[in-house]
Amino acid sequence: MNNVNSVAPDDMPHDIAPIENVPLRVQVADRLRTAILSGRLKPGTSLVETALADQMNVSRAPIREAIQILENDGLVETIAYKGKRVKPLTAREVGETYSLREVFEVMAVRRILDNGAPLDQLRKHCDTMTAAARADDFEALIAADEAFHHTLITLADHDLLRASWKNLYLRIHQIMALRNRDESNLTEIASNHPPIVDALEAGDTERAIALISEHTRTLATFDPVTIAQSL
Amino acid sequence: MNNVNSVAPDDMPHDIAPIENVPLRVQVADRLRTAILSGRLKPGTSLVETALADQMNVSRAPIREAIQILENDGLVETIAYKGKRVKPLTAREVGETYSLREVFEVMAVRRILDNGAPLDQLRKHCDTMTAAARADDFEALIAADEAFHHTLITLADHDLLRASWKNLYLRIHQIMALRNRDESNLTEIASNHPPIVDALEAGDTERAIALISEHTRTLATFDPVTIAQSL
DNA sequence: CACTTATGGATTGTCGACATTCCACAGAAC
DNA sequence: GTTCTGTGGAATGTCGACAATCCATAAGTG
Repeated sequence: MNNVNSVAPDDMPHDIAPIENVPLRVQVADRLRTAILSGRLKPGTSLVETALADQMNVSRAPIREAIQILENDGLVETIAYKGKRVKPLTAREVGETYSLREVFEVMAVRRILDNGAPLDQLRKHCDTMTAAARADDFEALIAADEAFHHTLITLADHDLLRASWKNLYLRIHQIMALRNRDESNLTEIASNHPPIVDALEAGDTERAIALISEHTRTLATFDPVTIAQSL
Repeated sequence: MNNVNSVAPDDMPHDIAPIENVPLRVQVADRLRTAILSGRLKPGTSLVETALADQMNVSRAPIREAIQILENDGLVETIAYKGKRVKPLTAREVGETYSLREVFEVMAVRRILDNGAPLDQLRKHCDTMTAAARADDFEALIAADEAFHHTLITLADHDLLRASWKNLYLRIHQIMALRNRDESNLTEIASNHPPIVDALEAGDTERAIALISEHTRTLATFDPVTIAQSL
């Protein structure tokens, strides 16, 4: 617990709000997940059960189960009898995350074209993004972007795909939180989406796939140094 | 515990062997997983913590954690304050499992063609399958088939893909265990694989993808009634 | 000085007991 | 007969304590 890399009390609120009917493990998991995805808990940070239990005023049992939930999410790893820590992010893993995401979204596009899902929601998210880009509102743009892709996946009407994508997107959240945001060109990101919807509307399979593919790959461009530093 | 659908003592060995250095939760999880994947624990069976703890002579804590591991594997679902049960298998879920697997394997084929991985292991597994088909040895054929696909995924050199595929394959194990095996044509399954390796060797992307795609889809043919009965 | 061997502290692993919640069933009221 | 209410049992949820394990550090030995 004297480790510099251990949980910093200031970054972690000290009490669990008395919400009813929600298991403590879920509340703890949600809080820890938020901390990890926001970048407050950096990769490599060790999660000590007793320390977390003291901080949050709960016993170790819910803490253990919460950490296990995060392990399932792929955000935490356990080393037996040694400790649990926020999973380090390697450049390779970042690349793999985005390439898998690309495959997922291409699959979604294929299915949407097959089952003729309505596209108006996607259009709406495009408009929101454009507006956010014009207002230079990074947070709003990111939110709209996620809404767009979430809708895309949902329209594919494939529960397993959606679950897998959601899990993958957790890591993307984390990566984005650790990235340097200054390099992002808001207008460019926003302008990437409408053509995708256009291609979907036109039923142009090849073009839709090529566009979503390229878009995902563009997002994957990252600064490995940034990631490495976050260890 | 008077439920007809609860854990049957005869199907579940009563004691955990005293293996050293392996956490009880892992041993319990492995045993339960095996039971589920083999079909001994059928979908819908409720998993009562206290009953399992008594049967295996351990406390409830490792049982809870083991069940949570299986939940992460997607084999078990929890209903708060009500119980945990082996996740029911719907026809839709079976279909989704195979369609996602198809996407994974296509991705693997693409990557193998890109990075020029050696194909001799795949050839070897093909030979094993052919031999098994000739000997009418179902178990050996299934094992070789899994080895083939596992190798295919591993050659793609993508950790996240392999992890996702492995998780998905758990469900395929379960499905196969619940299926009626008589309908399978051993020779046909075995003969499907060599052409895939041929296409890979020839560097024919389109043909390789088409073949692996069709192969996966063939495997997806199942009898919904069989699945439904298993509830 | 190099190398092995204890030993103590920190952390996870496991346990049994108690608290909380839900569900099914019985009984009362209409 | 139907509906509401409450009560008991069964299951999960949470807790605090103890056991097992590992690692770092220090003591001992050649």
